[in-house]
Amino acid sequence: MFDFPVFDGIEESDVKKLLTEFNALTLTFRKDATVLSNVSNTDSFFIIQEGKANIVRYNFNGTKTIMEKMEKGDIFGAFSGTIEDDLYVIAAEDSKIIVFEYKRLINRSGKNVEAHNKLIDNVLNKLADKLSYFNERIEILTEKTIRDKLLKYFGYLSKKQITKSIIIPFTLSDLSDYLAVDRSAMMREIKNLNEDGLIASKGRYINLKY
Amino acid sequence: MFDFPVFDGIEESDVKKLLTEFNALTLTFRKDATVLSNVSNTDSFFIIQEGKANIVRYNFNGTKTIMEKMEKGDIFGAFSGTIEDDLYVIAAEDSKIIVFEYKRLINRSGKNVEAHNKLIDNVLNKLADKLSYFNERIEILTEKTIRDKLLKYFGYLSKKQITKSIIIPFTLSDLSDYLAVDRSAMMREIKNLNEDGLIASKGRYINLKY
DNA sequence: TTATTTTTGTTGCAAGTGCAACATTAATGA
DNA sequence: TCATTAATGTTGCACTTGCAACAAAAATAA
Repeated sequence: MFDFPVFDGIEESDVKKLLTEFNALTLTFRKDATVLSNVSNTDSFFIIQEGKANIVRYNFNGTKTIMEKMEKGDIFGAFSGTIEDDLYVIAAEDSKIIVFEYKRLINRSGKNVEAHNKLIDNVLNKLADKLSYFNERIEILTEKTIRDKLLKYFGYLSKKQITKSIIIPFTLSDLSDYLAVDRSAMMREIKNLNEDGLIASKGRYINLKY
Repeated sequence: MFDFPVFDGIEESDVKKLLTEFNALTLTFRKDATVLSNVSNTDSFFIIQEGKANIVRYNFNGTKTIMEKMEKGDIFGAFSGTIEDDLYVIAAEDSKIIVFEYKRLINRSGKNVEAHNKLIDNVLNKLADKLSYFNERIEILTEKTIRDKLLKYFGYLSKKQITKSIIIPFTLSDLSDYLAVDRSAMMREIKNLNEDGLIASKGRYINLKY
């Protein structure tokens, strides 16, 4: 029911007590529905319980840009330091979202102290996790050539999967988006890496030879 | 004395009470001294009171990479979600750094409740701010051409400075680092933008013509 | 199973970029 | 003030990359 990071280490019964104390609501949204129409103006705190949602910007010419993809367990809302006034949150699929006043999270009552403390701890960790994920992506995007981007990405993956036989966790097409390079140019570079003996790969299965 | 974001909105006397309650220490470090030798293992919370510090990685070949630059008011420590075991914090100049147990921040006692609440709020905001800064940088780095990176960056700057006559807040050389492109190629592109009438610039002073 | 869609793989070519090397201007320190 | 260093500006050239267009293989749906 509540098995996601912000509630880690809190008994389900305590989660329920907390949410009751916070006057939390669980709202359901259909795909493409607007969850929040001005991110910088809200005084609420949101947790995605089920489904997915995107933070999007509507550009002056009507096109929309996905600023951030969020999924089950992700949080957003009043704490977000953005000044930008044109950010929306849109459900990317049918979703259930928990909402309560941000103040309730911050201003602690005398009840459920332990659980409340743990929740704050988890929220901080959640943000820090995302920060380190972003940091890693920046490290990769900062590499100048496609080859170097690939190698740095493979390096991180290898560290996480604790093996030199890594499996790319999404399609090669998505990988080219992640690295922000042309897919065909990336494929060409993967071929080069194979020919140069730095890797031995077949599709998304890659053996690091260094 | 304590005029930085994490203490915003908290009376100086209350800040002092809090820090006393937390058994906080103020440590001084000389330039290049090691502040923290295993970021993922600490149980402390750090606030830079004066000076600057970098999070660095020592690569297998002995070279070091600056992962993140931090300055007065920035925070780091136990909440950082990184699993990486080779990250150090090094003082980039002579610095004073406030340290206390992370648990003290999370587990609230009955004292100084108001101030403590506000501190947590500020820490959340601080992390969210950084998140939005990182997000913006990723947005820029994701653009394919130098021209598009420049235009996106100029766009953000224009929004922040609320004018089309923007001033780049660091050297053009640093800008090329920030955009992760070759400096001379960037200069060439700036010239092209001028010739195409999209901007009118002289050094770091830029007028947006769109 | 067969049909359809998605993903992977490949190539030529034009355009964009990094690199190296140097000239000019601005900023800094003695 | 002059000397020195840092920052800005410029160019040719080789290499890398994006783009377009297509083929083959794999995954998914009917």
